[in-house]
This record gives sequence, structure tokens and C-alpha cells, in this order.
Amino acid sequence: MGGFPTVTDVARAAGVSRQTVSNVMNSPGIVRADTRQRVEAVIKELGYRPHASARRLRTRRSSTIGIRLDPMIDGISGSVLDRFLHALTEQADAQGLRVLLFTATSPEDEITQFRRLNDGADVDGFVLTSTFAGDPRTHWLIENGISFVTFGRPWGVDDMNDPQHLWVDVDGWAGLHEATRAQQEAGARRVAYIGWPSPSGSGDERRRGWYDAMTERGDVSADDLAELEIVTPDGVSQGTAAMARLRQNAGRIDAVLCASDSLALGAMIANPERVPVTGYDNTPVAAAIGLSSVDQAVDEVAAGVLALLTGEFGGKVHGAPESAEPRHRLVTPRLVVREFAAIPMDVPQDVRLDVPQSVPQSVPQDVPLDVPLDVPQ
Amino acid sequence: MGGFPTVTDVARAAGVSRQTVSNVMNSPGIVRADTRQRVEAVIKELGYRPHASARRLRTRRSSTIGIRLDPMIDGISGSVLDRFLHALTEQADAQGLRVLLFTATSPEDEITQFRRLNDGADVDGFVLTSTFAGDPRTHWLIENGISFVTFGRPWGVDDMNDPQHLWVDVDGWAGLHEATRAQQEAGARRVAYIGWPSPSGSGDERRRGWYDAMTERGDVSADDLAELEIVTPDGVSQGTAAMARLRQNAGRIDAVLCASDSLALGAMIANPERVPVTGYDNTPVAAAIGLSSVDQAVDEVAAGVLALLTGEFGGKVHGAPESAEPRHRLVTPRLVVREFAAIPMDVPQDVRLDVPQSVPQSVPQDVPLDVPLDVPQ
DNA sequence: AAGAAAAGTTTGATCGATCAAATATTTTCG
DNA sequence: CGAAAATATTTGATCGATCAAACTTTTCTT
Repeated sequence: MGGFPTVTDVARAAGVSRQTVSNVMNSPGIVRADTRQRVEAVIKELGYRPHASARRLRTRRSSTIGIRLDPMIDGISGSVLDRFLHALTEQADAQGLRVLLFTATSPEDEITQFRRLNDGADVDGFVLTSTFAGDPRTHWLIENGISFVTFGRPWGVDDMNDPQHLWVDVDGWAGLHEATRAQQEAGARRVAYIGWPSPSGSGDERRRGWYDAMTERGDVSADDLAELEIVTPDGVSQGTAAMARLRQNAGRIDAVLCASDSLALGAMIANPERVPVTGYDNTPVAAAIGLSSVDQAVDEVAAGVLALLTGEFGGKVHGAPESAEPRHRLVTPRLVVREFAAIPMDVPQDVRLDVPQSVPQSVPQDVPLDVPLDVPQ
Repeated sequence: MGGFPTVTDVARAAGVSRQTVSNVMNSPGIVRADTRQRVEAVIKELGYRPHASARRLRTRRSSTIGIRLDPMIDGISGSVLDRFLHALTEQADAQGLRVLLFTATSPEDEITQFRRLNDGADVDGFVLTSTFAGDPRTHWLIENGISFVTFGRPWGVDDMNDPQHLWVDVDGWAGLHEATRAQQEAGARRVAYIGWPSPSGSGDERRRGWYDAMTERGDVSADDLAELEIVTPDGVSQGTAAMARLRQNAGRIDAVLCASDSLALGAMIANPERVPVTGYDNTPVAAAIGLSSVDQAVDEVAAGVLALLTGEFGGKVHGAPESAEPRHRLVTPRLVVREFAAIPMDVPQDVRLDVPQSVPQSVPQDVPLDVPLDVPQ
């Protein structure tokens, strides 16, 4: 009559004790088969569902993980975080975990939220995104013994092997290496790279992937290689400007790789010769425009994050330092090849580094464009 | 020494009873000022935080709202849902509410999740997105007396005034009406519209906004108006095809309005005369390409959803049918005007309705493109 | 100033589940 | 067969907070 049935109701109906009902749900192994079946039948019949809060109060665990919903999710590159969030939620659901969102305006504010959610037993652990060098969040979490896994490796010196810090990341080096190889195999020799200024954890990784592939091949001189590289902050208009500069200074270009889809989209604009352009992140924009792009395998990342969070270490290292279980995972991204220049674009022949006043800006000012996922700010 | 301090610890340290501590937190008004200050000081000193699960067990409310993370969030149009989710989380946080995510593969599956989360006292109510005609979810929730608010009005006959169903929606009519007016004021007379096939709840609304603005002005004949309208399923390549058809059949065109940014992006491609194109949703793509677009004011939508969910009705109607408080909100979208054709595009003169085999497809096949937010499936 | 009313505070019970320890039952084996 | 061991089940206590009702103190009324 009242609300929902409780363990006591089920126990009475099945002619057993509360604890046996509890055991059927949590340690089926220790209940005799016939008893278990009887209880299970009653559970189904009454439509019994355990009361999550009561269980959490007693067990002191919430089966919930917290993740900050990043404001930069609005940008083009933000969609990687979206897809990650979706994959994480889906896979968490499948193993009985819930995902709780929160927002924060700064790393300090985020730490406040950590405390609030942890003290209130709202969550068992956290998933962090957008890590950066000297990230105060990871230090705080480690100090306070709170479980967490980061999507993105720690960028500080030596932090990468900190056994207290569990992480999953995408191998940007491999992504660019494969993308470069793909262009070379398609006949390209002079493959240019538009990247971000160093130091940038993930940016430097990606650049190295391109650089290594180029030097392994060995058919471009060091001087030429230097000409084929250009750095710029992230953004569509920056990509356009960088491409224009490349065309002025680098001589023949057979293909262009970019550190982000934003740059790639921009590069596409100042690309009348329709040189193949490859971006990074495989965002919807890339898909719509028909750009090849390196896809961060968010499903694998999510799986890795959950495995570490629920695995042997329970998201943190409690003893067992001799364990062989790896404390991080490096996921290899996938290159998504698309028909080149699906959208034919043309550009006035007089494109200069500084966009002339008489021509409309190629990027409107009203939207802050897409800080990429993992660039330290 | 053990874990965190509890009410009992605080009570002891402050020399009061548990209940007084509880009152300080929940009904400060009934505690004498000096007592309250003393207790508050102790709370701060001990760093006491209430245990969320214990509170929920006792009060039978979770201060958490559930929302399904939609798979279609990956598409271009999906970013509206993203932005809504972010706004919702931010504003929920501000009023002490948590947001819990879940995924589902179908409306039926979603109902299963509703049951699970509700029975377990995980959530107090739900926010639904992507409503469609005959949506089984809302019926189920109403039947089971579970609180919910939808982003998107109910599309069934008479459903819109169903007093059991609280909703917030964006006024697509007003959006298109304003966009049309804006073009007319800029000197356009023959404004075309690329929309979705009827019946489509939100699609029909938007079309009506354009249609009404055009007939109010009255300088285009009914025949011409029919020529200026074209319907097609959503998608970039569909937009391109539609635009090409318009150019063949509609005579002069001064401006084009589209039911989505996907269509607008497509239309942009087959637009050598650089007729102004306006999209809908103000997605990152529109921002990057420099398309004008109708922005669904997600902040206002989120505020409205929360107000209804926590307001007089608590997300559902329990008596008080004579109340004057509105049971739904219609938010007026904002037109974001951008410099036209920020990205110069050109198209071969021989664009035909069927894309020739020798020319690369304008949209790659490997990505399911962007079902818009509110199109019934 | 006495009694009533209001305001402030405390006590015991309770939400629904699980833990720890006790008890009952079945199995094993000399 | 019967005692010890192994297995199965039950009982009482507990997690941390709030509710409901009892109790104490202060304020108001006449």
C-alpha cells in the first residue's frame, strides 16, 4: 500500500529473513539454490528494487562517479569530450555505475566540488579531463586519498610515472605518425604540419609523430622540414593564416596535417590547390566538410577509465605497489580517411597574412572558438 | 578520527542536540541566533558536511534530477543539447541540485531506466528531451506519478494543454519570423525557405514563422511563395540539393532561411551568388563558417525547466488545478547575425540534383548526420 | 505575578539496507 | 552412528540524518 516494497516485505513474502534477501542480491553464491530461486521469484513478483540511498548509507559507497561538464564543450573540439561523456555513461550504466555531472568555474572551484561530493558520499571517485602541467586537482585528490582517473596523461616532469596517478590517454604520436604515413603512401613527399606552440603536452606529442615519420622516410632535408612546419594558436582563422603563410614560404606542399580540426578547417579555406588536409579529433565539422581526421577512440578511453577506476586499485593505489597491473593506458587513435575536398572551396588569390579590412573576417567574433581538449592554459 | 564528522559530533562539540544541528542547516529560522552562530562555528571548524545518502534515506528525496544523454548528441545539431545540458547542470548546481546522467537505446529502454532510478530513490524527477508525437515516456511518467518536465512541447493533439504535462520550448515560429523580418529589412523581398517535410512539430512551427512574415509583408504572390519553399529531410547534402533545385525553379532569390544549420551549411555550398543564408540552432559549425543562425536560448530553457521542476507543482500536478501558475514556458530564441559568406565558397557551374559520380560526394558516408533535436522519428 | 501561549530545544523512533556475530541446518568422515 | 566441519540462515546493531512528539524556557496577556 505505502511506497515501494522493502527487503522486509520480500523476506516476509518469501518466508526468509532480510539478510537472506540481501544475500540473494549481493552474494548469490552463499545462498542455497532453491532458496535463491524462491526469493528471486518474490522479488520479481513484488517488483522490488533496492533503495539506493539506504544501501549507500550502509556500505559507504555510492556506485557513482563524478565528472565535470566542461564549459569549453561548446567549441568545435569540445565534441570529443561529448563523445567521451556519452561512452562513459553508457559503459558505466552497463556495470551498474551512475554518472553525476557538475560544473566548476576554475580548478580551485572544482576542488571545492570534489570535497562537497566526496564528503556527502555522493560519489566514489572522479574522472578528470583536460589535465595540464602542474594541475592542482590531481595533487589535492591524491593528498586526500580520493579515487580518480584522468583522461589525459599528467604533463609535469616525472608525473607520468607517478604510481598514485592513474590515467588513460590517446597516443597523439601514433595518430600523427599514421596520418603522415598514410599521406606518404598515397604519394606525398612534402607533408606540412600546422601545430601549436611548444610547450604543449599533447601538441608536442602530435608534432613528434609527424616529425618522426618524416625523418624515418628520410627524403626531405632538415631545412625543408623546418620550412614545412608552422605553429599557431588554435582556431579556424589561425589555420587559414598559417596555411597562407605556408604557401608563401614552403614551396611545394603535397599534404597538410593539423593539430586540430579547427586548424584544418581554417587551412582548407586558403587551399585553392586542394592539397589534402588532415585534422585531429574527427569532429562533426570534419565529417560534414569531408576532412580526414584522427579519431580519438573515446570508447576505448572510456573503457580504460572505468577499468582503472573499478579495477585492482579502485581508482587509487592502496598498497600492492609490486602489482604488475598497469597504472595507465595509452589508446591508439584511428585515422578516418575521407574523400578530399568534399566541399569545393575557393579563396581570393590575394589572401595575405593579415586579412584585409575590406573582406569580411573569416571567423566571427561572437563565439570563443574551441580551446582544444588538452592544451594547457 | 574515523571518517567524517557527523551531526552527533557537531552536536557534542557545540553543546546542543543533534536535532538543533539539523535545524541550523534546514530551518535556521527556528533556532535562536546565538545558538545558531555557535553551531555554525563548530560546523565550519570541524568541516562538517551532511551525508547526502543518509539525508536522502530519511527525507525520501534525492535532490537529483535525471536526464538521458542522447546518442544523437554527436551530430551537428546535437550541440544544442550539449549547451542545454551544460546550462542545466550549472543552474541546478546553483540551487543544490545534482544532475545524473543515463543512456538508453529506445524509449522503452528509457522507461526501464526511469523505473530503476525512481525506485532506487536516485532521482526526484526527470528532464526529457526530444519529445515526439505519441511519446510513450510522458504517458508512463504521468501514470506513475513521477515528476518531469520536457524540453520540447508535446506534439500530440491537445497534448499541449494537458495540465499534467509541464514543458518548456523554444518558439520556432518567433525565430523564423524574426529571421525573415531581418532579411526583409535588409532589403530582401523574395526570401526562400528550406524546411522539413510535414508533419514535423517543430519544423511546421518554423515554416509558419517564415510564411506568416512573408504574407504579412504581402509583396510576394501566393504562387511565388509556393515556389520559394522546398522541403527535404535534414542533412548537409540534402541542403545542397535543395538549394540547387531552388536556384533552378524559383527565379530570383534574395535570401534563404533553413530549418537547421545542417541544411544551411549544405545550402551555402550551392550558393555561388552568395545569397544570405540563415540557419537554425547556432551550432559551432555556423559560428565557424560565419552563418547567421537562430539561437535557441538554452540558458532560459534550463531556467524554465528547473523552475517548473522545483516550483509549485514540483514537476507534477498534485491538486491545485485552479492555480494561475503557468504549466509551460515558451522561450523566444535570438537571431545571431553574422557577416555573410565569411568563408568564400565556390561551386562548379554544373551542379545538378544528382551529384555526378566524377565529383566527390559532398557528404561522406561514414557518419550519420545530425538528426535535429526535435524532429519526430 | 500567575497562567497561557509561543519559541526553542531535546529525546526516541525511523528511513532501508548491510555488517557482524549467533544460531540452525546439512554434510563429511572416523 | 555421532561428533566435527562446512554450509545456510537468522538476529540484533548500525550507517547518518530527520521526523514527530515531548519537554523546557521565554514571552505575552490580563
